[in-house]
Amino acid sequence: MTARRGGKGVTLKDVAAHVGVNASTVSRALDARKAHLVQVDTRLLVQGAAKQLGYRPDRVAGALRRGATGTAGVVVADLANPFTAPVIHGISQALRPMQMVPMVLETNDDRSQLEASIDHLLSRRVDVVIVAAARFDDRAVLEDAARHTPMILAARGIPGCALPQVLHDDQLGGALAAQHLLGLGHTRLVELRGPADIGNFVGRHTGFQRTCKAAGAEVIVLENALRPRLEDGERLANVLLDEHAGRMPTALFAHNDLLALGALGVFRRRKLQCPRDVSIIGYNDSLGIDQVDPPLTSVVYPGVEVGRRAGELAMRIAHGQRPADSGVLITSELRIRRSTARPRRA
Amino acid sequence: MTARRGGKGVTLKDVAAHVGVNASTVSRALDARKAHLVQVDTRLLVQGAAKQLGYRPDRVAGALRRGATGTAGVVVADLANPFTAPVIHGISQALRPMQMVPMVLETNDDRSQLEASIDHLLSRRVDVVIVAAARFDDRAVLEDAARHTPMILAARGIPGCALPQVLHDDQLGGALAAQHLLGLGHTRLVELRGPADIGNFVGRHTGFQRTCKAAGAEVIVLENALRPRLEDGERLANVLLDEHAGRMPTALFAHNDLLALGALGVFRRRKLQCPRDVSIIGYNDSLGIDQVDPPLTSVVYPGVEVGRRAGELAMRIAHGQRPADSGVLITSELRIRRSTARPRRA
DNA sequence: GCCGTGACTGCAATCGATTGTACCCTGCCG
DNA sequence: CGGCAGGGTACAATCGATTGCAGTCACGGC
Repeated sequence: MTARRGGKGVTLKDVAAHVGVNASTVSRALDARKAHLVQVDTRLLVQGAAKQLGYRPDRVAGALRRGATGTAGVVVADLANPFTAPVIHGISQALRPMQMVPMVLETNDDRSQLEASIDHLLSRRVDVVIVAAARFDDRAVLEDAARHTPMILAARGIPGCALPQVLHDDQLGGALAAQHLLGLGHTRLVELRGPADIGNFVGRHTGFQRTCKAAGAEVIVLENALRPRLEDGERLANVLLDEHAGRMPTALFAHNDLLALGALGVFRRRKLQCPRDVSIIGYNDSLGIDQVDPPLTSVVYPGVEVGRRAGELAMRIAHGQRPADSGVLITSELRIRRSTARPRRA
Repeated sequence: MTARRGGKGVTLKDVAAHVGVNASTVSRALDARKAHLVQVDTRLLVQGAAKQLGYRPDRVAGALRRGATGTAGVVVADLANPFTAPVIHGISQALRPMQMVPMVLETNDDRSQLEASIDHLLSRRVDVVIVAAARFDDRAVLEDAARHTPMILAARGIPGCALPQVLHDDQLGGALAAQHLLGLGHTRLVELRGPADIGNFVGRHTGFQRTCKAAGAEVIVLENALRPRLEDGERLANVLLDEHAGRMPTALFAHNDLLALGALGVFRRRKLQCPRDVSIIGYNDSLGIDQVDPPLTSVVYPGVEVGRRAGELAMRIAHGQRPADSGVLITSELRIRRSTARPRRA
């Protein structure tokens, strides 16, 4: 049956006719902030009729008139990436009490898809946009779009960007990893680095390098141009073993857990034991990462927290406040497990 | 500056005034399906002016007039669950070419949140709703809501429900697990079961039980009332060891990988080796599950595929087709790794 | 030279909710 | 008893795009 165009769709006018008042009265009677303007018994009559007829306000029409849609745009790079879901989850938590709903779009780290996504969102008049897919060279595009609709950056930052940013402190994370390894006595390290145009990886790199430099340790850096996945970890580990065999580092810091897992697998296949021959630290503290062999030491990425804070900031902005509070850095910690140990001979 | 209310917001009328034509002409000139109705040079003029002025159609207004918003509602139980993200990713893939955007809402498996979510979506006049959070007793609510807006079920089914359903064949999955274990020679098995009001778990249970029964094997069933997490696996494994010590099964089938991992950890701590003392099969083939010790045998859950098919069906429905094709079952496979082996003495 | 035809374009209604303003009516004060 | 205050409603405009209908104009055929 599904009477779509058919006849369904109870409007204000229908309710009004049923009670015998004007639509404007119904509108007021059903709006908590205006309900005091209508007589108590009329209000009850209206509310009763509304419920009885199954009236459901059309927020599209409402949005057109008042200018606010009660929706927030959320732009992420890749939903399939386990790192993404917690952020959206956090955002979602922050939106729910405000009765806002998120529109979620993916960019696949592609500029034109980013632009298309933003275009969609602005066309649909979202009240605010949360971008969690920013790359450095997207800055102009984003700042430009922000002239039309309030916009914030989450999870992935752009240094010096004018938009408010809610980020995890990647630099701290990198430093924590370095401190841990240096503290164990490692002096030759390798870093498996993510793309250099994504803030998180740059932060991790900076924090790690700075701390290692300060301690006078030797660091090999292997970089991965694309979003790092398991296979990339494998590839880089093979590169490492093939090209640096003579001076194998005793510890590895990977910019995410997938890289770490990939490397771990290659090491195992090529007869290097972790942590005996090489210590490994990952990043994100992904679900289940404590169940691998050996349980992986990893820097916690507080995705839910990042999302929640970003969502809260977005809500404040959408409701008119423009906080000078133009950025939040969320701290983190290292979860030490069994993949890291002292090097065999200091 | 962010001139929001200020003055920004180029409308059809602005473009029309700039060119010196009527708004309706602009509307037609910019609509590919109507562009032939306007003279070529006017059209070019309009298109030029639109670009120059930075006109962006207001799809809220458009939606009000034509009745279609170009949005799809997506209702999931829990974004933080690693099982969820791939489904949304798949849906998103199907929506993109149709220029539709998803509104994603979470229910936390709570009835009132499900109702609230649907209410939000219908109020915002989504063109179609994809529910991936259905529990058996939500049937009435969902069928009722479907009288207002087309709706389909994805990932989680309800037997006998009138709505189209796009599901993974959980029964097959359960059967595959059973066949594998029986084939290895196991005759005493245990099943760690998920909640009985969620279709997936019922399907897995049915498939597993039926196959085991047919082979005359003995099966202990331990059930978990809530969404199964790691801790539940641990709890159930302890129950198993404490209460069935005399007749320990030699193989375990868990309804998801988290349950399996939890059990695995407990077994290890209590000195049972996998797969020597007990074989373990998980479900979902979660990311990284092949890196644990031992790499876990698991039934693949094709989440992206499920999402994609659901999205495609939803698109067809949103565009007016009402396919008798009232259901899709997506097949799957078992990924055999090293957590399953022959029992020690047959 | 008249009228028909067809190609463009303008007019105005419409989608449904919201809201400023105008209006009515009751009750009270002077 | 006139008038004023103010509570309670109705009216109508508005948000921006879409679209059926009507009107204009040019051209061609008879």
